Amino acid sequence: MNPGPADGIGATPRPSGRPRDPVCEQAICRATLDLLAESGLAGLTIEAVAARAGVGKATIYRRWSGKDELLIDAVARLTEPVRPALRGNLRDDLVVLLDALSARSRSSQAARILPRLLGEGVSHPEVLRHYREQVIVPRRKRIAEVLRGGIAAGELRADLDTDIEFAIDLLVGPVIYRLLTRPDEALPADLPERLVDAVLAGLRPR
Amino acid sequence: MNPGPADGIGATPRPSGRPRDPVCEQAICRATLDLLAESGLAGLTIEAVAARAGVGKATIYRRWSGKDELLIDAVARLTEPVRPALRGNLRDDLVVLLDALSARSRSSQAARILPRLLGEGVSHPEVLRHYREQVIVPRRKRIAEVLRGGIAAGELRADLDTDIEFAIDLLVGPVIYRLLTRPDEALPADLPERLVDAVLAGLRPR
DNA sequence: AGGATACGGAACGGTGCCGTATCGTATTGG
DNA sequence: CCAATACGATACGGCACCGTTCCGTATCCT
Repeated sequence: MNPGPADGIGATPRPSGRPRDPVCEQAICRATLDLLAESGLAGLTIEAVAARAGVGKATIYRRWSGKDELLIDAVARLTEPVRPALRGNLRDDLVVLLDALSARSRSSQAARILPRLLGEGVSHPEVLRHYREQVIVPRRKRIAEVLRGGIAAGELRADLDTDIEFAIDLLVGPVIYRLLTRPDEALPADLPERLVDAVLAGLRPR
Repeated sequence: MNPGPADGIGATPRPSGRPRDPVCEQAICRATLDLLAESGLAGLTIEAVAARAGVGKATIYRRWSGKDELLIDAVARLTEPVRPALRGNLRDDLVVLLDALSARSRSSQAARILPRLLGEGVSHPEVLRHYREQVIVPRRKRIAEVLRGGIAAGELRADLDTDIEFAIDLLVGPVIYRLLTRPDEALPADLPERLVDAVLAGLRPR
């Protein structure tokens, strides 16, 4: 921006020489996440990443200082692409959001990465933190909006407002928990629906 | 073989030589779980296990063929020691069981091992399977009993009987999910209580 | 054209762990 | 006492990955 003289104060003065290829970053991060999903941190070696990305190791070390930084950065680039359309109805909106969650979790990549990151979260909190900020929190925000709408409309208990996070855990927790502890069993297609209905109405007889 | 007269058919005939020290197995498995909790699978090396257990590597290889077998066996020896006393009341019993769950999860060892195993479950399902059978399933069985009691007493919807597992996920899921995704935040002491009440009564206004 | 930097690829020494073998010692049964 | 096996300790060759450095080539700016 401002290539001519009188360059701006903080403007980076474009170093001479061949510029870095942005395609590389992308290929490296993609390879990192692929390997993480496939074989976990054990299979996540710089050499494997370089090979899968079709890149020399030097190209990686030119950008990141080591495996940890690379992983954190790759995870940080995960973002939430799909924003399912809502219908304005509390119950149906929650079903839509939880449906999106289970659909995403059915995709092998996301389903495999989450458990790895949680496992790693014990000893490398930063990695989990970035994933939480980039992926988890945005999802939860949408659920929070729907829930607050429900409270405003009188469809939900008013005191829920005090702890929306708790209510979100109530909805999301069972899906993720099941996914993590019984990864071989497929999620039933009607799980979100039954979950939302159960949480809204409670388990006691009417 | 067959030292005494009229020896039993399948009786193992006590091999000659110095017998294996059962204390070793115990020390090795304990060291394995400790290391798994502390530094994950990355820190779980045979040499580290041997060092921590105060044992030669040969003593490990004499019993297990490698890291995978050792890990599976160590996890299989995890059992559920505490069985909290119930009070015969549906709501209170559920609170007691979920309280025990969160208390256990507060202990650093259990809290650290679970995420590691879930992460490993993606590529090594056997490890997770043994943990599930030894630790998770027994816990869930107790919850199932309480829930079935509630159904019989008419305190819970009768159609819940079709899918008790679903109801258990509803209760356990939020605790574990929160524990895994926000390991730095301590679990509120009243979480089990609020959780049980919310799940029983539902989120809608009365 | 020429300088500077990035690129893929290959090689390097260093390190940590593997699984095995071999010590000297200890503990069992015969 | 002797044979057999387990024990802790140590040493070994082999391998995979680390992080760095060097190629020859490609791509930018002046």
